[in-house]
Amino acid sequence: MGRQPAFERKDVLDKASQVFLRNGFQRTTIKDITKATGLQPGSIYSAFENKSGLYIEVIEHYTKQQISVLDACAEQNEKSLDALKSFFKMTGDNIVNKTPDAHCLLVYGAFEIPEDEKELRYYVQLKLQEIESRIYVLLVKAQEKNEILNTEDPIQLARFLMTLLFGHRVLAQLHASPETIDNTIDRVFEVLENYK
Amino acid sequence: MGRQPAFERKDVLDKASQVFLRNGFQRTTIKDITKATGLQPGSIYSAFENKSGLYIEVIEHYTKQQISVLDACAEQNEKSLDALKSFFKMTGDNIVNKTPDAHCLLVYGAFEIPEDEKELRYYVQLKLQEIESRIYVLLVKAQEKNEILNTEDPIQLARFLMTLLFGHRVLAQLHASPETIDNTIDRVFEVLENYK
DNA sequence: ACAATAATTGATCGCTTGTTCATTAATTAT
DNA sequence: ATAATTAATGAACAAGCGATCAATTATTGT
Repeated sequence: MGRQPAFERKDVLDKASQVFLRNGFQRTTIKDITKATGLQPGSIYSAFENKSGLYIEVIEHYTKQQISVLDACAEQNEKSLDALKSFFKMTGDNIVNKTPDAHCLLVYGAFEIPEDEKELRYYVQLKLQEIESRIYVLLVKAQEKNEILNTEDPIQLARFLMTLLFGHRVLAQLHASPETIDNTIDRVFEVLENYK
Repeated sequence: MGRQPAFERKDVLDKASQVFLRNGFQRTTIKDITKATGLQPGSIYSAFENKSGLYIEVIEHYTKQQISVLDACAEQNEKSLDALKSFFKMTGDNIVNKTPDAHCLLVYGAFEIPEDEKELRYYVQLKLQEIESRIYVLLVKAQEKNEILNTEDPIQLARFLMTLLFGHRVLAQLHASPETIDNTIDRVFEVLENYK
């Protein structure tokens, strides 16, 4: 009973995500969200409680998308190692071509979110761990299929790959040259090949 | 002629640096600087023009310190490769022990500084390049002394090491576990050893 | 048709921010 | 001593922020 919402929740999350991705959490104002979504402040607050609440949902939405990209890589590649490579290659291309996906909402958030926003910080860490665990699974599979040495601890290897991803996100923020990005991505592959 | 300043400029930069390092550029208010330095708003503005002007000088001050750390590593180690290793080890220890130096003002700035603050963004990139060029010099020396293969392009190698450093700064923001930091630092060394 | 319920509106609020500036204090030259 | 010059003070300002809420509009059940 009662009036029906005039917006698709996912639509709002998509548009808000783009704004947060470009300007980060702090510098994004409710007015920005208002412009991007067409919603009025009151609607936003009744639907998401407050700015932090909206951000948390955006993060969940964003992470689902990122993980679906990783899953797609896993499906399209016979070898798990190739799946990982193609994922890294894709993020590299995004950075080189300066698409919106050159930046990562979660890494951005790690720097930006105020220390006292405990819940937000927790969510950012949680979602990064979800991505890391997918990478971990692929590494374990790669070991099972003898694509890489099983003398390496896949947990630590996954964290190392995440660290490299983090570094690339910083390069994206610095508008590093395409050559730098390409070369650095290639070296990640070298690292992976090194464990063959 | 006229009244003399009641503060040491370097003193102010030191204290402001600590505040910026903890809270970043955006979340640091003039009030914070006021508390940390003991100066009144008017004094700050007459000495540094505005918040951005203060930040630029802080960045220069900070970078000088960081470079002097790198130079110290170069002096204390016979081999250039060992100098690099000890530098990475130091930053790793800072992150593990959560000292103020666990964070990097420049990497922080890369994420935080608004897109329209062109001058600030320029300075951040410039100062990161200064650090990179010091690493480059050490790599060239290492090649001359046959510590590492001279088939590798030292420019690209320096950028790769910077990328790894960037990744570690993100780990610092995420309060990653000591094991993660240690393990990831160790793998950086493995990468370096790999070019022997 | 009417009442009940829920969503939308957008002006408005309280607060914080970076910045200013008239005033006061200290130093130096004559 | 006096005037000239420069630094320090800190209340005050305009602008922008996240958030609110009474009024309005739309939908649904009876």
